[in-house]
Amino acid sequence: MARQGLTRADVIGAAIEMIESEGLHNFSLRELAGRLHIKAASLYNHIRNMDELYTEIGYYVISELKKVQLDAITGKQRAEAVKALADAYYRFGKERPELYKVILSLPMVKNDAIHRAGFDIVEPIMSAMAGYHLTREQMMHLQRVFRSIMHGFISQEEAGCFRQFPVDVGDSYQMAVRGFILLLENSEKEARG
Amino acid sequence: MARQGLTRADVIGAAIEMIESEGLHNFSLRELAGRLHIKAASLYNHIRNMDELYTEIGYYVISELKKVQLDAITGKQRAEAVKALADAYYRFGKERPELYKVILSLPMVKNDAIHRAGFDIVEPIMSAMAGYHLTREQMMHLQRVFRSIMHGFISQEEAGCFRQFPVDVGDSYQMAVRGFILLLENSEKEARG
DNA sequence: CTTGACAAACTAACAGCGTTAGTATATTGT
DNA sequence: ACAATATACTAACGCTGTTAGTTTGTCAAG
Repeated sequence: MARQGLTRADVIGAAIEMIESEGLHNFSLRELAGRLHIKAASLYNHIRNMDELYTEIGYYVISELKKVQLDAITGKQRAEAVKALADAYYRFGKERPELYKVILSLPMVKNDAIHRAGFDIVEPIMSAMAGYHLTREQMMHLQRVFRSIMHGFISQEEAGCFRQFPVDVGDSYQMAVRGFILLLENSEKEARG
Repeated sequence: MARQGLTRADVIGAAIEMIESEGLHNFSLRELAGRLHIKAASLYNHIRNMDELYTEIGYYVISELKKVQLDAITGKQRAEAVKALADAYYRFGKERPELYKVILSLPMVKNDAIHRAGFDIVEPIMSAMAGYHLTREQMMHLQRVFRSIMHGFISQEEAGCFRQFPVDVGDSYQMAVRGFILLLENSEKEARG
């Protein structure tokens, strides 16, 4: 048949669409092929295997996340920048939960390129903290703390782990961000003193 | 055949063992059956299906986690108690990473009992914070923040997301815990004032 | 002590999965 | 126009969880 027009980008795009609509754990190559009106085996003309496809999707997710984060912090400083960064991260996780899950399953792949992509995730965080007077080492640690808070919150809320109490989850989120900003200010004092 | 002696508890125990040694994503009912010297279909005399087995394992993990946490905080107050709690949580996640992963895949099951088990996770955290003068509502929020930090840190470190910089991960962890204690102290001031 | 009932094992099969090998065909470049 | 390439196909393999139907060992009641 060899119908022209079906590109590697089409396959990846359809996979992203399917993951978002059907959920990551309902994703399958056979249904993906069906959506593209080809057989599952034909997918292998465009991708090496499922791992590679996930990796490719991971690139997309990371680049999208970086985009919204950089967009959020431009023109902002210190606490305002950090809050905007966190909000963008949080919104992304809530609006595209299935796609967000792909990120965590990524680094297991021994692809070095994906390692480099990791820096894309870190960069906006470092930029947002730039207004604070911190050592480079402090920033490396704080970047990890920020990601821990954000990822932990998003994934647990998504998994339904926050339904035990009747208090508003949004308020809990605000408190989490406030905690990080307190840590930033405290670290700044330590760096100065 | 009907050889006596193989109980439901044996099946769950062997499953836990297999998950810890082979990894959660390498777990399969057929190999589990092999370890018990029976065929895969025979497992269904002891468990309803895989979901139920996961749920059962989830109970075990949560009870183990609660155990080490309560053990860690007994006789301690305030920051010392919180640090000990976090350390116990962290150690559990690092020492039994595959088992730890089961927790997150749990609440998706609509089992109400698992919801109740969620309180087992919360209880030690509430106890550790008891020394602080906080409102009940503050504690409900702070409990979520604590779990976010801990889970986020553990799962990202485990996934290899913290390899980007050469700074010590243990130091990052210490900073994360310090951040939470700062938030506790700050919340306390707000509650008093 | 035998017999009936129950629990726990078995075999065989199904539908789904990712993946590979080998084959046909439509488009593209010479 | 023809050869080469890219893209599709079919068929199959081994894996997965799961179900149906059957055999068999054990334990309790008559």
